[in-house]
Amino acid sequence: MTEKALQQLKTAETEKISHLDYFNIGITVDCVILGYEEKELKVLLIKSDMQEYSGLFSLPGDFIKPDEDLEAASYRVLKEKTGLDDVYLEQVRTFGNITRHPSGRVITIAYYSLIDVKNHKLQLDLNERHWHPVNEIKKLAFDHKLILDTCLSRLRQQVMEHPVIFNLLPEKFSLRELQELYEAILGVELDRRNFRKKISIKDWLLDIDEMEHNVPHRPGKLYMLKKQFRNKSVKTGAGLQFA
Amino acid sequence: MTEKALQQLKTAETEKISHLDYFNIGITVDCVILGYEEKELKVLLIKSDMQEYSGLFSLPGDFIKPDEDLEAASYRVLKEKTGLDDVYLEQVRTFGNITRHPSGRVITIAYYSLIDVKNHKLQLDLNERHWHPVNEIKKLAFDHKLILDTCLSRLRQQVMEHPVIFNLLPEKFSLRELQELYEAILGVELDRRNFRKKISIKDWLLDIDEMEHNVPHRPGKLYMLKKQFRNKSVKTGAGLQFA
DNA sequence: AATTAATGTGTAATAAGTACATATTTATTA
DNA sequence: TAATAAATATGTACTTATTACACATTAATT
Repeated sequence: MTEKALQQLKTAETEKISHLDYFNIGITVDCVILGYEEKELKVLLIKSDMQEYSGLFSLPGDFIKPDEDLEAASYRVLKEKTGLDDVYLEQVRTFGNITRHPSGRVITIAYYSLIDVKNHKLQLDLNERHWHPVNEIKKLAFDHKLILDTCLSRLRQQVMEHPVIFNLLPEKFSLRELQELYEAILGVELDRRNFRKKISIKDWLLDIDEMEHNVPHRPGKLYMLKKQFRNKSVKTGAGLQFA
Repeated sequence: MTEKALQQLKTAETEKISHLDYFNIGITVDCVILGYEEKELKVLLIKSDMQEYSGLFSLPGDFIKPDEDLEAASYRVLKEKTGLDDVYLEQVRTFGNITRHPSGRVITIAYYSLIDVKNHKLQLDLNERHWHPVNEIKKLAFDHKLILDTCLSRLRQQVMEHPVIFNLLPEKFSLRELQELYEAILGVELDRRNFRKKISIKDWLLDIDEMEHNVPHRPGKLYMLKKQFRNKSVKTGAGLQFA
């Protein structure tokens, strides 16, 4: 019962101990910021400066402010780390094991976002933050490896049903680029002809009658995602068939 | 950066104001406890005793204790409300809009669980808690209608790919009962022959060579879920096909 | 001008999904 | 006891989706 506890809380405002009982929990957001570069899916990591995890990398995150919505906190972290704000962002899961943070009880809400690396060259001047290929990551600070894996698993699900993958690509792209991105995310090789058939059935793409430039081979046609599919989040799940 | 804020926190242990800045957020779990009865999906609700929501029902929930895991808090609420502990339980989403709770900032982690109503007659002696058909629920206290809808949407997704639905049924059940349950959850009518074909392909069921009793018509065969599919949660999503 | 490396497209075979009808079994009723 | 009612149990043709697989075309490079 939320109400009962809140009553206790109100009387506890002055009683310090009881107040701390209920509120001695930190709550943060952690951001899995994903980009696509050189045919690899990459995640933005920062060096952990905690003694317990010296030398390890961790996901960017921060405490949520008492007057700040969850998404707002994620966007703030994202803005600080990348300078971007108009990006795909989605909540994945909340992690809160009592032992997950060495300094005390901290519950974290994990978000993942997809950004177009080429279109937004972020300043990586400080060697504080770097892109890391997700396939090469073996260990992270805290439970961040688990968080990363959970996000990747969610991404793989989303990618099959929703047009979210396009947030990782430039506005205009070739079918080859799109297929390579699917392959990078799903970790499988796809047949070019079947892939194109499946994509064309979904009717997501607009043929803009332009060609690739500066490729060392025959240029492919360029496409854009149709406007009605440009989403910055997927809240509700689409239904599957069971008739 | 989690670390920076934690440093601030440590020095803030004595400085009351700064401490409250970071920790003046309540964190709860809310439980969407679902059961199946009389061909309807039902949810366990309690009367809200907050003035702001007098007359409305709300989901059972409680504050998380500083030394308590998230799932443990959910199981505690579940145990209090139903007496059950060995049930299917899964995290769905965290809700934290700053205006969602009239008494202050409260972030809640929503879980849903599936229980077999017939096998576990809970004491509904107090008229504090009751089963409500989910289709008849128009309005709930707080943002609990949104939480309920989000859980139902997640349930509909899970049901298509994972054998979770069996947590709502007795150990032994007929194919008709199973089909009616799918129909109740998905809100559609299914063709009996196609349904049976699809279920048999999944190879989830064990024919136990027993028949229904006390039905006013020809009794059907009874089945059980095979042991290897009896799960109390689904953490990782299964991959779909895109070859 | 020849070569290379990619783009672009089609078809046959298999698997899955959908629509639909009849015989069988048990409980109930006359 | 026989007839009736209401459900179980099962199969087949049709459509759609998935998979496996090959050849002609185009532009850049040599």
